[in-house]
Amino acid sequence: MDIEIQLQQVFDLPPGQVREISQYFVEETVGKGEFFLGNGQRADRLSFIASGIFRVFAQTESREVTQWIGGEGYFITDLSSFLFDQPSRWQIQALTDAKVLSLYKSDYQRFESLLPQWNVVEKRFIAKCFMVLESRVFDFISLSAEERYLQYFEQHKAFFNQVPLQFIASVLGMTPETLSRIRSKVGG
Amino acid sequence: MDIEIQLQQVFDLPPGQVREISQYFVEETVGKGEFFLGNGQRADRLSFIASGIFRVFAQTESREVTQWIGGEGYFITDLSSFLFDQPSRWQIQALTDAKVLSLYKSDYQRFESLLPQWNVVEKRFIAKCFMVLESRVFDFISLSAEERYLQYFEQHKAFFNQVPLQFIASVLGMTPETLSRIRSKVGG
DNA sequence: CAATGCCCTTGACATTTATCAAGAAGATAA
DNA sequence: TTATCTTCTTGATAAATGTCAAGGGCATTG
Repeated sequence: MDIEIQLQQVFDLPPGQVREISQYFVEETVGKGEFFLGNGQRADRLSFIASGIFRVFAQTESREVTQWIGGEGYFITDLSSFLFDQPSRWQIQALTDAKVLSLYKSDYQRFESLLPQWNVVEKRFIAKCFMVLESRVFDFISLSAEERYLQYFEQHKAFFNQVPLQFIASVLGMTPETLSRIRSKVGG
Repeated sequence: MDIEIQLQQVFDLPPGQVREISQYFVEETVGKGEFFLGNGQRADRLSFIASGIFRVFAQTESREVTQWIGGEGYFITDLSSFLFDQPSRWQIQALTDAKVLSLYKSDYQRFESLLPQWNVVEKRFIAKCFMVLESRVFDFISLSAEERYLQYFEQHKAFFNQVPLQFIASVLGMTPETLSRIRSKVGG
């Protein structure tokens, strides 16, 4: 997945500025199972997933809760930790071998002076993250578990052969057993 | 509720700049039951709730789903509509007589040139909205209905004597009957 | 190859939640 | 005040989901 194309889509910038930005993204590889962001660390980079799959999760008293699964073409970080320099609320682990392009905070912070449009771009990016979550909340209060599964399956078919279903179940807010039964019922 | 105090807390600005911003907020009154943002309109203002309670909801094929209830001290708008000039995904209705202080988009857009810090402030505001939703998603996948109720009750006691419980039930992702039974069980 | 570990599925059963219906309590309007 | 409307509660029942336990498939490792 080409980062320039993706940056263009996400940030909606002219090609010249995309090229200027993209050179600050540093390529990194992450092995399957590795922790990309550990417990209580600060997120010091915003990473574009060139290949591979990650999960974002937290530990509660009783169990691990996977909040989000990100694959190729998505960005991954703990946004509030990255933006506000707080200890992260989430851990991030690679579920497959992965390659990411990381924008480190030190470079990110210089964009404001480098690019006149940067604050608009940044605002748009954060606002889009907001909209995604807004839809997700609405799904939880308006759809059944089965409907949530069907929608997720349509939008993330690529995950289903590569990530343990228990993580997908958690993202959908149900137990692995329930997800398994829904799948056998609807024939996915 | 004083808007300058609130702006200071939300935007974390020095008093001088707060005063400069706050003069652009226009006082408006809204009667109980009135629609503050109608179906498919564009949100042309970001409003601070000085008094009163609003609900943000959408109509599905089968029923009305209340996504959010906002009271005194909160801001209310359809953020994605306001920021991106899209038709709103939500309707907003006053549940009580209310008084708001509205920042219209035409003024909002001038802040960027008026205040050097504005893009930082704006980014911080949107990011905080994001964090609230992030926590809310986590609550849906990690807490039981009863736990979600108890938490909501702790944080929003003021709503419970003023807004129909059916709306609160919807925000919590359950039916009014279930909310009623949880309340009688835990003795709220 | 055998052994191990991880993950998924399935069954039996318990719990939670939704649905439908009826009625009571409270607000609002005539 | 009386009538009407809305909202909340409660009961009976059905449906959905969780829990616990067992077993099987599949990959990895020795």
